[in-house]
Amino acid sequence: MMTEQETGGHGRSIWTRPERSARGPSPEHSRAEIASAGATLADASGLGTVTMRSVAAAIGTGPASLYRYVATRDELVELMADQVFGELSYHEPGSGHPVTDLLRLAHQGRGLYHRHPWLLEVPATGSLPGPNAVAFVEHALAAMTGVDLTGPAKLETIAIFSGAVRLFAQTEIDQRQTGRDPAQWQDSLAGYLQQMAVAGRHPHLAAALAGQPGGDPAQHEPLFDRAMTRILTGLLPSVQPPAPGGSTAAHGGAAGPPRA
Amino acid sequence: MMTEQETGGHGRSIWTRPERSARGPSPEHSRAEIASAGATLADASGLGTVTMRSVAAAIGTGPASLYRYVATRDELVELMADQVFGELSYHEPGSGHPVTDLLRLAHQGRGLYHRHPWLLEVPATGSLPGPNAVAFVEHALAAMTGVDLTGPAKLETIAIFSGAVRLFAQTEIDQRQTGRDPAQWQDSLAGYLQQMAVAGRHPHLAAALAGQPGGDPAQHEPLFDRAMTRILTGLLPSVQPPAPGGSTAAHGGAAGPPRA
DNA sequence: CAAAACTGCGATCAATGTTCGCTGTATGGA
DNA sequence: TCCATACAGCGAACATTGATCGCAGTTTTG
Repeated sequence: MMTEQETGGHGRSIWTRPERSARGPSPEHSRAEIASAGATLADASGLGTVTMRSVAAAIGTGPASLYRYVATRDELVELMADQVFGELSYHEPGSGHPVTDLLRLAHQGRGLYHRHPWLLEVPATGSLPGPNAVAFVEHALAAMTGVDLTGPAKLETIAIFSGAVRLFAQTEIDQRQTGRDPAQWQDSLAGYLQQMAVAGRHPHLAAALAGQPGGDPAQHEPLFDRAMTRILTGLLPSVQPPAPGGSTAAHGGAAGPPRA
Repeated sequence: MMTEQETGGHGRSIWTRPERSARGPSPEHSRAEIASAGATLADASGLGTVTMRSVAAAIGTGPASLYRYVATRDELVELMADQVFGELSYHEPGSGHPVTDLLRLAHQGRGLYHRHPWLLEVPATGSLPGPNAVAFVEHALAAMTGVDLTGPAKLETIAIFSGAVRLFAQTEIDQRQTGRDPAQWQDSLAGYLQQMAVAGRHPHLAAALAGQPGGDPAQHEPLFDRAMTRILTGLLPSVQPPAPGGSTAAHGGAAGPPRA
């Protein structure tokens, strides 16, 4: 007979399956250890190098042994993702203004993506969220206290909000990390677009590329704050934008006034 | 000696490499044929079933032959993606209002994702955009005529706009297509969250789940329009939201006023 | 007409996710 | 106490996949 780990109805996800049962010898490793090993590998050389063999080697065992802790490689990646979600901290007080507090959460998430770019390769949905992802949702809901939305509507808003954070992070990271040489990639793309503009009858593209060249480096901080605030203000009904400067103090960003 | 296909400086991307050279026999297939075969396979049974072998078999040849048209599997996927981007049509006149016209583009993109869900698995960035993707950018720029942004700022806005479209599509598709049984997945997730809420001290989550149950089916149309309009209005400086109803007429969405 | 450059492709390689089956070990019930 | 049960560790192996090599046939160039 097959093992009876589906007690209760569904043991599909790793989050609904017990880490170990009472019987048998105590395991020499743990989900957390495996997740850490995988995350370390991914931080160092990308998600592509996180194979069953490499992770197994990192904890000093063989590939087959990993399947005592994880049903599939995708589950391993789920573990890794939720593990780094645990780096998020919610210790700051909370201003009471939804946009301000959600923007603070957005900065937390953005930092996470910058620290672990491989997170962008992990599908954000399609499986159950892990404990730390749920904790993030909980704090986002806390920030939305008093907002005039139903429960499900709030959850939907959080999904869009999280996606927007991910989206901005992706834009930033792709812009400065794809390929290898930052400037070279930028130039390569610009040259290619220029060529497409003239060869393909794209007047608006040509015009857009004719203006002053690319963006200033590391000028993302104000852009992120401004766009995110606008999106949040648009997403939440009947809230006014907060007084500027209140939420960017934590990371020393000098948010000057936008130039013309 | 190696082949000299890097004439000019860079032949990295498939979009900067000629499809074929003058010498040699004329190929029996083409990039377009391969892309079509791959897209058909992906539409039918997912991107995962698009392997070199399956695509090769679909056009009646062996795996090795594909490498005469494509340098790597990723390039094949790039070809597929840009091919379906060609389904976008820009024949409608254009109202002159940026938000209205961009919302129309958003609907086009949304339809594309719904028709080809595997597009969500294709990385949106990291390589050069294909001709049809560039055409989309061109039309988005056309819609932004008169908006007070620099060229690069417009391009950045389009990146965020496109990401938002993708994000909404992903949210919708994940909600109704993951696993297999729609209601079962919804219930599974709800039950899991409920359990997490009580077990993990998550009062706000519990409260959010205590309200009226999930969303109405296919009620996404107004939500998409509303949220997208808000985001666009937030992203574009100094533009007023358009008169409602102007852009949703094409697909019969009855955009009623938001309820309490 | 010969050299060059290309196409088609069978055979094959290396890497990877995953499974099998065996041995050893701890637990629960009789 | 004792044994059936269920689990842990893991070497060996399998199936699939992306990609390469080298050869034979074909077309263009000079």
